[in-house]
Amino acid sequence: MKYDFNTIEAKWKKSWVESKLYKVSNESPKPKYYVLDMFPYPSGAGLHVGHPLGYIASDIYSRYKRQNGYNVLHPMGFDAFGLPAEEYAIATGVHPAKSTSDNIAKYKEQLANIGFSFDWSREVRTSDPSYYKWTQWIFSLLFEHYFDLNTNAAQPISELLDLLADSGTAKVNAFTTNNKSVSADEWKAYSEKEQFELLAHYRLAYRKVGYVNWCAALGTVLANDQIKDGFSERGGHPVERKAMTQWYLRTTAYAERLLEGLKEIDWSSSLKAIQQNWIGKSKGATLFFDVDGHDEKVEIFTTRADTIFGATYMVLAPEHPLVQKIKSQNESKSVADYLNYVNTRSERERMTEVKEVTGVFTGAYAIHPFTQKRIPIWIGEYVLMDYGTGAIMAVPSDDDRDRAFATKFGLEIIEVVDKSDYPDATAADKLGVMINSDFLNGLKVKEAIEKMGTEVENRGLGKVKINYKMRDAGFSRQRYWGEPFPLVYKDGIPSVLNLDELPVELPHTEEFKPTSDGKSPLSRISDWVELSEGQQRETDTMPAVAGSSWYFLRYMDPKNDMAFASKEALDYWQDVDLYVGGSEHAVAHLLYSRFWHKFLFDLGYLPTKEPFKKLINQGMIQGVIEYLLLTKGDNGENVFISADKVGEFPDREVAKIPVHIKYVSDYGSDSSYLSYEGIQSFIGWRQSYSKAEFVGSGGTVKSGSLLSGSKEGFKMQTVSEVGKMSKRYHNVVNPDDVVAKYGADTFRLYEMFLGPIEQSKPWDTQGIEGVSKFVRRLWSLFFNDDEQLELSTAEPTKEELKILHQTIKKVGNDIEKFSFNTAISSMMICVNELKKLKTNKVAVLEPLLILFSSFAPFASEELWEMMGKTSSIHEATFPSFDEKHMQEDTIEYPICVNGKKRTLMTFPADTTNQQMEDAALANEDIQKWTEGKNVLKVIVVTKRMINIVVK
RNA sequence: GCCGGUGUGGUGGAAUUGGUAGACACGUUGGAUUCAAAAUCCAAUGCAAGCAAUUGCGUGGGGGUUCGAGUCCCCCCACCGGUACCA
Repeated sequence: MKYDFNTIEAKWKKSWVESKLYKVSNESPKPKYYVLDMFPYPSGAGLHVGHPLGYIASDIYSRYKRQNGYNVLHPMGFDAFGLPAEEYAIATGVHPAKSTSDNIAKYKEQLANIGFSFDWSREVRTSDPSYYKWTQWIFSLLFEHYFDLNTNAAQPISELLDLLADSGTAKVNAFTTNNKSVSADEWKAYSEKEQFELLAHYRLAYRKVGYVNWCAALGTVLANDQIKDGFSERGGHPVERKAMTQWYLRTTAYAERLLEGLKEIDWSSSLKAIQQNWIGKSKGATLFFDVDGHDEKVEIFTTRADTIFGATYMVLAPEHPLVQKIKSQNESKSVADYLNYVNTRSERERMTEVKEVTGVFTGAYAIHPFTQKRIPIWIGEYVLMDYGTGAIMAVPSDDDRDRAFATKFGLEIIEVVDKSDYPDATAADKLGVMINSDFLNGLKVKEAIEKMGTEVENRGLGKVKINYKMRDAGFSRQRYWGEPFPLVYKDGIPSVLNLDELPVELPHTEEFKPTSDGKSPLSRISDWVELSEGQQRETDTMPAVAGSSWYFLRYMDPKNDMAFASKEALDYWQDVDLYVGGSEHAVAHLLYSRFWHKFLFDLGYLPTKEPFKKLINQGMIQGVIEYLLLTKGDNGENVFISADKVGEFPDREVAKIPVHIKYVSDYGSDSSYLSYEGIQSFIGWRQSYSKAEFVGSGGTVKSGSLLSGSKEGFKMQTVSEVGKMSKRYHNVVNPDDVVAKYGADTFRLYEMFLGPIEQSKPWDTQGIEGVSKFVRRLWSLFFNDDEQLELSTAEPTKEELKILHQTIKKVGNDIEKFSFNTAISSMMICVNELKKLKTNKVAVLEPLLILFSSFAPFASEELWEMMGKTSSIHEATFPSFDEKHMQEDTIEYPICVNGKKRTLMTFPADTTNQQMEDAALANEDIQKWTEGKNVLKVIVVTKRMINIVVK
């Protein structure tokens, strides 16, 4: 029988659905294993060949784990809220709910074609009210909790209220932005609004005025990672800083635990490094400087308190609240001018013109806490309001930026660290000996930092403090297609709704455009916003990270209406054992998920501290972008030049025009070109070039017809470049097309055979024939020359057992290591070997087929059935290997002289080292090299090699 | 700048963790089969010299450790990713 993948795949796709083969139970005596893929955002473009890479890897692993006796949870769902669906709605009028569900249907079909073992009965969609009910509920919990530093965990706000009523802030030890102390009496005397405002400094979900990245074109606030070089990642629109009242999550409260947790999880070092950098922990001190003639103090943060004797001036961030209070009359105008200037500068300008120093003197002076000298207070753009305290002591001698600033404005520089022993050291190296520094003189920098820390605390000038770069996560978006907030306002004070009032459903509307005043489209639906008794709803929605921060928990118990997941389900599945996804989520998604997880852990809902035990970043499959080269003729007309002919037009300016890859012959190879027919398709696609001239090799085409040469010989060479696979470059390869041509099994094997899973690589189909050949060769082992199934029940030979057991061992080990390309190569070796031996024995082919089944679920299932099996191969047990079959009778040794291989000798496996040494020395080929020299040493490494050292 | 990673034939990539560099596959060349093609099968294929046996060179570059280095150490280069007036 011929290998007819179309029929086989259609048959089993249907059969597996009917038999519910991949349905997973929460009750099983087997050990659990949870394999998770990062769920996709269902975009209109559908899947391209890059998406399934990680899914195939995790699917192979899931199947392998099942065959090894685990109860494997391997679910899939959709991250269905987000900007693109809304942008699409604005452009076309198609409601996001519709386009999203259409896209999901398309994705599911594409995924089914590839033969994944997802349990679709557990599918989740973040835009589904039964799902976001719980997203809203978790948000309400965040609102109702604060971070207690005594327990180092989240605690209910009610406990904080008790403390405040009992003794004010005195006994509160919380992670907070509140820095004023309040007595119990004061607290009780507070109005409702005042109380609310104080509590906002404690809550894990709170509202504050913050500087946000406002994108006017998109009409929404963007997170830092949605911005590239000052422009929005989507659409490339300008982004500016704007003060807005927004919801925030107090992720900074968990900074230390997020950092600590990294130690116990198995993630790549680069991913951990990215998160570490993002959290950005640094140890230093906060210090107070009195302002001369004012009742104010300036608080600064520094990691180099040791250099304080070199502090010759101070700098405040332009937004710093003290600026208005301390500026002198004389400088009032120049300060105002400077602040105006700063406000007009966009985020982008601030980023690109980093090297330019700007600033202005406030006219005020601070008192140096050690020398009591008066030092000037300046304002400078280079000091950021939201890092540290928004103010610095400037030490021009040991900080490059301070030095540049001091030089430009002629401020004093005092050297305080003698670095003459370390000429190449930078300030960051913290090397050298203290000078001009009173009681620190003679100390090494690191000692001085320690000493200064204690000194500052003893004198009551400040505190040793840990600081983090990480900021609280902005959690408001002024968009329609997201989760509404589960709260109502009364007199401007929000309160969260109870669980029985959830979900707050997203109301239907056909008006998606953001309003010009920065409010969400929801604000237009007044009968939804305005509630009885003067209450209003929040009209912002949550960002896309909300739904994806906990979806992996919902899969454990997706239909539960009483809880986000039952305690039993959570206790059984615990956490994700293996998470596979792209590194583009290295910060946002993975950090917020860890934050939510830790929070829910604190509340006792979860049994584990970390959500994802092991994580693998699959590489990106890049596309090849094909360009035609365009230049202008003498009269300004369009002339395309074949890439190999560019040399003939040395003086012309050449532009690259991307060509849809479906018109390109030999796509992806160096010799890719457009044929005569390709040109016809191209000008049909790009009408504006229909009159253009195409100077190809073997002929010229103008206005679509041949001027010279022949249709057959005509070639326009294209320029190929590796880049993103994207609609924009017209180079998206749809997996459906590959599956249709080669079958899903070959597609799966090929993506895995391409190279290590973590590596990025351009898509090319050059090697796919080899993999396709492998599948057919394996298939042919089961059939005789007349294409009839013919299997033997004879005992396998020693040789057959050897290759089989070697392969079982290698494939098992490689899957454990996620080295799928080498697992496939060892199966290829096995099939080639068995083909040579003309093996058709059941005892060999049956275990081989099980190895193969994780990679190629369709063909293996079909052959399995043909072998007379009644249950699925995907429920079979992974074979075990026995070393005894793998032992060699004889071993081939390379014989080296001074480390260079000179010959090969074969010895029986039981030959002693001495016997081998003697034989090697007696070998003719070796004697040529040892003749006339002294043999100093002979090294025999059993089963490896023999090295003879001569001189 | 800082942090992380990568660098091996014409190409994708292997290398038991210090022990035969280039497995497996693509491509190329030659051959078989065929009226012919596709498919299939066989052989060769790191580079250089040589008819050949063989010899020399060879894992980004330079140095080192070792009987032996793609693998370990030091210095440098290139590329990719992250991040940045972070005090």
